[in-house]
Amino acid sequence: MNPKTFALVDCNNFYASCEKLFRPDLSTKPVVVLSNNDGCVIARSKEAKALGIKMGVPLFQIRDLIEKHRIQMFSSNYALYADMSARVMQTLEQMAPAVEVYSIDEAFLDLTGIEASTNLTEFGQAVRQRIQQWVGLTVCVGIAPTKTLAKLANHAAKAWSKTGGVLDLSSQDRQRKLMALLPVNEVWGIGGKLTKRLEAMGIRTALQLADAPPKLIRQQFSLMAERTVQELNGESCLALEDMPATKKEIVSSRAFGERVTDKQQMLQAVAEYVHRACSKLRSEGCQAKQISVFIRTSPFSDHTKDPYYSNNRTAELTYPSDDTRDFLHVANRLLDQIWKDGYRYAKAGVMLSDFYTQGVHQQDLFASPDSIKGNSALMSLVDQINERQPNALFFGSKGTVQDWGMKREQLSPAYTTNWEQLPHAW
DNA sequence: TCTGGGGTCCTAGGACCC
DNA sequence: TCTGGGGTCCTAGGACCC
Repeated sequence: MNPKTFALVDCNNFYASCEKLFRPDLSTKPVVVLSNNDGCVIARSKEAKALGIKMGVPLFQIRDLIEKHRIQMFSSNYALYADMSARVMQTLEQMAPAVEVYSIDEAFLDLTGIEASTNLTEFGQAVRQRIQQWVGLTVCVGIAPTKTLAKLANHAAKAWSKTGGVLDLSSQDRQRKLMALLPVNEVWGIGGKLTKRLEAMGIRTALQLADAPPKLIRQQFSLMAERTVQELNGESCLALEDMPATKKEIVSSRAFGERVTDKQQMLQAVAEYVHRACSKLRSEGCQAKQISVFIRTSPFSDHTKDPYYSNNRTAELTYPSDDTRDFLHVANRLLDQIWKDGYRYAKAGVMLSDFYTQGVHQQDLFASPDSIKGNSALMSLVDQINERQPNALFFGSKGTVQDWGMKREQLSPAYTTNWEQLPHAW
């Protein structure tokens, strides 16, 4: 097979950098971004990392550190991050023949063939400079013959500043030198559980994993683990996926700002999640046939005082739909089935699945005309209005006073997308 | 007191069929 | 007494990702 060339471009400290971009006064200060509900840390600036703040740590555990070092906190502001992400991706699309947007802050590029006419490191530097100049964010670039190695190269480009933020890992010699230095859990696809089991077999570094027999890894672990070994050896198993995959499920869920003990409030919350999930469904141009609802108390509290309960239930519609009202009705019934009085609920959510492309589903002979044409005109009007002014229109069941809603006490203004913070704009 | 949200893929095991 | 074997589909759960 012909050798491939991939690059992984990843923004440095993405959420924290987005916040800093609009607060030049904080450019050298420690900044953290908090999860929904201001619950835990999900992004840290370089300075915050240096202070020892770990990814995912609950906010209440680091209050002292925050105070002592005057760390600036922000509630997560996804409208801002999504907008900045789109600017980065647009820039990449102008520079590379094929781009796979892998997550909000990283993308794979297929650079196969360009090395004939272009120095790969220089290309990486050009990407870095242009994004810095056009968007104001710093990225690192890792280049290698497989996606898994490109991930490792990117990791190294971030970790070692002498790389200048770009590492070309085309040569096998350099691949092996780097892998010898990296613990196996740094490898893409090797998480906590696998790391433990690999270590028990004496495999501690990425290089030791690369040198393990693929068949043994397949037999002891899984197909995915075997592919990882092959990718570490320069054999490309994972292709660039430049067409966005069609979703297979849509989840809407939130931890509550305050515990919910009242069924009426829970009904409102679930209605809100149904509403959000169905909006997403329509924006994907899909219909769904299955819905499930889940509720749970906190898994972290002392269960002798605050007993644990978690449950979920799934139901199927007769026909696929994208109409919020169809799902609301079923969701209420599902909640009835799993609700138990006397618990302090911490979180709930809704999942839609079993998707059909609009118009493709085979209707049965006895379907009423109503169920076929649905009420798409009404639903798309609701979406259009809500796009201009979020939450302008909603269904009565979700209530108007939301005690359970999110805490977002440190929210930054919507610098680039002004709707949410301008209540009278519309 | 206080611990995110949204996804994907793989696998084992059961149901079902011939 | 002794109760097949293999294929497919579906689902729940595990593991991983950012």
